[in-house]
Amino acid sequence: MVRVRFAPSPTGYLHVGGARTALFNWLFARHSGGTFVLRIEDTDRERSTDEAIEQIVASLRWLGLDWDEYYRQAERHERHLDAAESLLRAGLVYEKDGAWWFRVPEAGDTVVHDELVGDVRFDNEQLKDFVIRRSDGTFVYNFVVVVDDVDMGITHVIRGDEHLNNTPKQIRIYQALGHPLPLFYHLPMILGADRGKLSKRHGATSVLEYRDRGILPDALVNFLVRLGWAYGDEEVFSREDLVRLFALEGLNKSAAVFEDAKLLWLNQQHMKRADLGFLLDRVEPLVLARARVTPEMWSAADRDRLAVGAHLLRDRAKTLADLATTMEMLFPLPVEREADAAAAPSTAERRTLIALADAIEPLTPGSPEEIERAVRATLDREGVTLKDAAHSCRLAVTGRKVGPGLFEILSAVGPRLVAERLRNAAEGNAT
RNA sequence: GGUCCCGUCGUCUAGCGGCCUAGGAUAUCGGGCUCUCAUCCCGGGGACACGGGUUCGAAUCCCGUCGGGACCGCCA
Repeated sequence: MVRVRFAPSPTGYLHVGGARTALFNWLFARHSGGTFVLRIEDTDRERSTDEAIEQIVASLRWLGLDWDEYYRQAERHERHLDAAESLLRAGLVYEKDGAWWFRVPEAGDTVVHDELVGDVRFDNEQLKDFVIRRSDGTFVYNFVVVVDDVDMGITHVIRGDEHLNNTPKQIRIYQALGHPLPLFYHLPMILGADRGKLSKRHGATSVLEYRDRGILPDALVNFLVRLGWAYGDEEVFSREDLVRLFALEGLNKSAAVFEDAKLLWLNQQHMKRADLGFLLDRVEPLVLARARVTPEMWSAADRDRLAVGAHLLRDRAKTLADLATTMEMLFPLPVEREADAAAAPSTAERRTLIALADAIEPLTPGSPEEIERAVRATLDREGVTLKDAAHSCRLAVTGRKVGPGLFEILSAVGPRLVAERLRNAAEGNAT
């Protein structure tokens, strides 16, 4: 039975590196029908905060990584003490300066059998004796991590490779506790664009920042899993695909650079595939956050019309934030023209806009075909080609120089609002 | 400094001794479609860090060099 864990220390927000570690553990557990444990490593009272725990939990929830068991290490002090005392009684631990020290034999070496990087040999002289219990009575990481992994029956330890050098120490503790070793997998790091440690100056590192930028959780998951894992030539994976296909054997052992470009592309792919209702629910808070569309306006809008609009607009959006911005054109708000859009329409253009407004206003909503017929007939009558009229018409109705097909977007905005905006543009009004 | 890990197009990767004049994706450039942009389709340029071995044959195995990173705490 597979039992794995993600064990963050609550000293800050969940960054994308930690998220990927959590993801690999979760995928492996779900793929194999095993158990995924979330264990908060809050033994460092000085630096651990409840706020950080809340952030980590919120991040994992948003990513859709659900856990089967939850522990807080600080609550397991009695158990840690029991284990330490048993080692003390056995003479494997001694006390010095108020701290408890774990004895490591000076001769020989300790080999870490890592499933990813292979056998790594450490000379015991490098290990030396180390503290497992501080003089203030609290326990240190290298000790509690083993006690907890043993107690929780962890079968596969999948973690960042910054822990590889700690592993021989932990192996000595497993042995002292008389417990067989789990399988170890030390994952390579995620790097910034300069191949240095990923940090703030490389851009967003917090999972929640990606949520706020309008990235879909499935897209971030897809992106993170591809940093170190591949399945042939496939690039776009749904969550279900990943659970079905994921295998630890496919994991890479070299570090990967985190680059936004492909994440954005993947996000677009996931947005294109998303259910429209799901997409609307996700984009709603971002639209409302912009504070132009009010909650009343959102709920008053016809949901089918919004869905059609979102469908048209999403092909041009890399993120939900992009989509939220352009979706404002579907609401009864003043049209906001792009900064570099053309100046006021010419006299001939005004004439055409008015004619189009007259033709479109009485139409029934929801029929792009009907609008197309009306627009084409009007333009024929005015002696204007579609090519010439489309730009000023689109600009008048959407405020943008580019966008979805003219008839589709006119239909999605709706005849009455279209007519109003065409007339406003013809009159040179701001609204 | 010591110990350890890693090294294929700018980036993510496929490759696990012959299928590789190295494949895919992204980014970039060019073309097509079109009312615009995007999507989409077609095409271009772009990599096995370097040097030695082993082998009939190496991106793949071994050694060295160089480069990058991690850890060396009574932090996790």
